[in-house]
Amino acid sequence: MPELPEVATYQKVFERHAVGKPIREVVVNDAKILRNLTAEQFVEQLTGRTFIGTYRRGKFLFGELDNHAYLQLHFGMTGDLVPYQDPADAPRFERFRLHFTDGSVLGFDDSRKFSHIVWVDDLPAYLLSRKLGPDALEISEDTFLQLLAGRKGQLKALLLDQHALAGVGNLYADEICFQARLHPASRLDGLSDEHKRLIFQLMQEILSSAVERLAYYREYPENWFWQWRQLGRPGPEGIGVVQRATIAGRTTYFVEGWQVLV
DNA sequence: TGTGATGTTGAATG
DNA sequence: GCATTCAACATCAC
Repeated sequence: MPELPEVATYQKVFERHAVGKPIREVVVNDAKILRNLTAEQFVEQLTGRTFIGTYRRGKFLFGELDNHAYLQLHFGMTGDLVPYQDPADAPRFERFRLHFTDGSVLGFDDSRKFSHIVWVDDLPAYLLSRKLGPDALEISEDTFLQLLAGRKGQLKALLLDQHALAGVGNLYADEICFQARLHPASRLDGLSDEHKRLIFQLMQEILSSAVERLAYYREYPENWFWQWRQLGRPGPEGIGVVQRATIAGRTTYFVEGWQVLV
């Protein structure tokens, strides 16, 4: 689930269900996803503190604490935030949970344990050291064009490269390529300026629409590709059959012919 | 029962 | 340094 629109939605959940509420108790069920602190340290650092805000860059969400340290939440492939009150509603793969003084609970669910929870003392320094690119919804068209200049790799590889551009994942990369009618293996050095501007524009449109709809796929526009994104399906309006290939190291779906290889 | 999965990293190769 | 490929991480769902 968690690409930029999903994480932007988790940010809203976090703002609503965690920010401003003193933490009464912290329970760790599985410390595997805690990257730079032990379960004991995690509990000790958070108990009694209050989150006062959030920051998001790409797929990385940070909760700011009242001592101005940050807690990084990266959701991996299957991470999720689940607010609840009744213990019976705890998510199945809850790795830790925060109890607030008002009695509410926020659980962190993650079946595959690819999430990364990191304690961050100095956020700007941390972001620099991680070499995270600009957020895909914040980047300007000019900066985006500069990013592409001089690059020779594949279009999809760029979209997925979090050091170049933070936020686009496998699903939305395929969506952008489909709507731009460009084959995901197209070479960046073969793209015209018009192509590049089109990619930028579609990226903004797709991501912001998805954010507006809270990453709730069933409310996405009918002509979006995700619902055809399956091997062998007839694409929309008979444009061709959906194919599957490994591109930029990831399973990629596209419609040959409809999406031009540049 | 095997296969694939919305992510990231680090190593190896060219 | 750049581009690319691959394995690893850990587990679930179909």
